[in-house]
Amino acid sequence: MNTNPYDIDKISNFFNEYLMEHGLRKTTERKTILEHICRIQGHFDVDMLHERLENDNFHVSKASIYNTIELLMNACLVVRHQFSTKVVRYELKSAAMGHHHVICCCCGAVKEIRNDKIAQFVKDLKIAKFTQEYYSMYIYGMCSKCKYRLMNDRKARTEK
Amino acid sequence: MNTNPYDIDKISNFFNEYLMEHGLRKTTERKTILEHICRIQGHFDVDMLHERLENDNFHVSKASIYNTIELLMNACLVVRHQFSTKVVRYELKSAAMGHHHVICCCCGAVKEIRNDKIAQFVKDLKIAKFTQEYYSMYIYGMCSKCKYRLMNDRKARTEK
DNA sequence: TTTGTTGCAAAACGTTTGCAGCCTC
DNA sequence: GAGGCTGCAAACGTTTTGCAACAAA
Repeated sequence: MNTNPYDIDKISNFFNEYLMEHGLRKTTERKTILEHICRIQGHFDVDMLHERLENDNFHVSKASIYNTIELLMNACLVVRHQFSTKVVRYELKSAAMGHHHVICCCCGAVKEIRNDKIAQFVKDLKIAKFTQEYYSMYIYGMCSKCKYRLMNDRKARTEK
Repeated sequence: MNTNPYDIDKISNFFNEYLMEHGLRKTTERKTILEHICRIQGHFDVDMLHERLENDNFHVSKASIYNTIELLMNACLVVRHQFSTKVVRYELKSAAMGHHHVICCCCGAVKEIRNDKIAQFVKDLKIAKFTQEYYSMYIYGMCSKCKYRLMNDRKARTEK
């Protein structure tokens, strides 16, 4: 039974409930930002989200986008990935749960892999004094392109 | 057979080899920074490392610390953890391999847990066109303190 | 001697803040 | 109507950069 991780109605309903329960206000900005996030269907960053909203003729300040993303992270609806010093990406939690990230230390390339067995392991973990919501796993190493390039570099240096 | 993850000699030797193989120079700064990292035995950040070096009467600029850390990450000797927007911590890879991180979304508290079963499983994963070096796993959720606090907040609002 | 590395200070960048005005409740 | 939320611009803090001086190979 695979449910759609980008289901706008379901996610919006959850968010509305969260806002109500926490005594926070339901604003047009919050609603619209979340809807756009659902439509992106994948990783996004603040600039990209801002651009899309503007293109859709919806003006919001970046400050509000930052505020809303923070709120969504507290509500465990959005996950933040910091792939390197300068690369930050966000993602809907419901979408993030299905995959792990494989990152090349050399070129920074990121790819996604699925592994349901690990997901199950983690889900079943009992952690003292802690209620888990989700997890992120990042596997670092070297992609075959970089490995090949480095090998050639080394060879060139030795022959010099 | 548990080997010491902070073994200065072993780590320094590996680093020297790495420098040589990549045509980079062995400088006093690089050597000293790595030695201090080994002595810290745990998470560290740039400020903390800089402070320790100064206290030890070894003057290095922060720029050089950043450079060296970047180099050590490329050499897969050091791992970077970004626990939240403003909290960055580094750690020796050899030390990081033994544990996972559990992070409270609410207060940002970080604790470490071990799980050898998951570690072994990930290590044995075969990923196409990729050579894995290490992985990081972050489990997010809510610690019991925050859960309790939120519960009381909610109750207070309802009773108001 | 060559050229990679360092220190310093200035710049860059993403993110946060303060405050007046607006809009939800 | 009260006060939470927004937009704007200025402030912030970490990381990066450019360049002259230095030192490893």
